[in-house]
Amino acid sequence: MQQFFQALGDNTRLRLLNLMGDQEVCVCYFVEILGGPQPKISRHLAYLRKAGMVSVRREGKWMHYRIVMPPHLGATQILRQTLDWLKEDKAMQADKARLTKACCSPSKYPALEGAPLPSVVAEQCCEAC
Amino acid sequence: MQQFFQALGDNTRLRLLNLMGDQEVCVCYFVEILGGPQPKISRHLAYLRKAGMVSVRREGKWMHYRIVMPPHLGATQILRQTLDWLKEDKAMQADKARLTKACCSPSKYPALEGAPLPSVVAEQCCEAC
DNA sequence: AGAATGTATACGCCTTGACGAATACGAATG
DNA sequence: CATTCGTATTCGTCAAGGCGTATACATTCT
Repeated sequence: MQQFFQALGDNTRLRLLNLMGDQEVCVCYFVEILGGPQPKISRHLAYLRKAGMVSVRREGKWMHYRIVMPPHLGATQILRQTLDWLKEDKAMQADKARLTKACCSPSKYPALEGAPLPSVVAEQCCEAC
Repeated sequence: MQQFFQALGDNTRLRLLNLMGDQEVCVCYFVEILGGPQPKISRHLAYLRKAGMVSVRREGKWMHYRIVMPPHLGATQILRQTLDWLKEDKAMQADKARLTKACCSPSKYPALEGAPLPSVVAEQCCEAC
C-alpha cells in the first residue's frame, strides 16, 4: 500500500504510466518522448515492475511495457482515477501527443526506425491519420 | 501531483489519515494510538501540513488536525477512495477501534486526561457507548 | 514569575532512491 | 563469430526523508 503510492510519487514514473495508458508501449518510445538518457527510463520501469504496476513482454530486442491493474479492487480504482487525472494535465497531454505523432510519422524520428508500434495506439493512430 | 502521492507513500501518514477520516483529532490521541514517540507523529503531521493535506486548529495547548480535501476534484476522489481503502485494512481498523475506545473510556488512558474529544467521534462514541 | 503540559523543531545518523556515466546482457544481423 | 542495436544493470554521488534524542516554543496553572 505504501509501496503503491511510492511508485506514483515520481514525475517520471507518472509520465511513463500516462504514456502507457491502456496501451502496450515499447521502451524506445519512452526514451524518444521523455528525452532523457535511456538508463533513467529503464530504472524507473524496473521500479514500476518491482512494484507490480507494469508487466513486460519481449519481442526480439524490443521490450513492451503495459500497465497491469492491481489485484485489489480499491487500488485498481485509484490507479484508474490517477490515469484520468494525468490526462487532464497539460504536460501529460503534450507527452501523449508526441507519442501519437511519433507513431504516425516515424520518419521524423530516426531513433525509432523499425520500432514496433504500440498495440492499441496502432489503430487509434491509423484513425487519426 | 508528485507531492500528493509522496504524502501518501508512508505507512505512519496513512495511519494518521485513517484516524482522522472525517473527524478532527487532537495530537495527543495520535501519540496514544500509534504508540511511537511524539516527535515522530509531529513530524509526519508537519509533512502532511506542508503537502496541504491537513489543516490545524489550536485550542489552548491542544492542536486539532483534520483532513482538508484538495482543490482539484480528481485528487479529492482519489483521496476519498484511499480513505475507503484504508478502512478495509485490518491494522487500520484496529487503530480506529483503539481511538474509539480511548475516546469512550479515557480513564484507561492516563495520558489523555482532560484531552478534548475528536469532534465527530464524540457523537459516534456516545452511540457506541 | 515559575512550573507543568502539549506540541513543534533542531540535530545527527542512516536508508532510500534519483541521477549520470560506464558497462553488461540478449537478440538479431552480417 | 563478431558486431550492432535495444535494453538492463552497476557504480559512485548526492539530496530527500525517516528515526531517536534533545531541546525549544506556546499555553495554562499555581
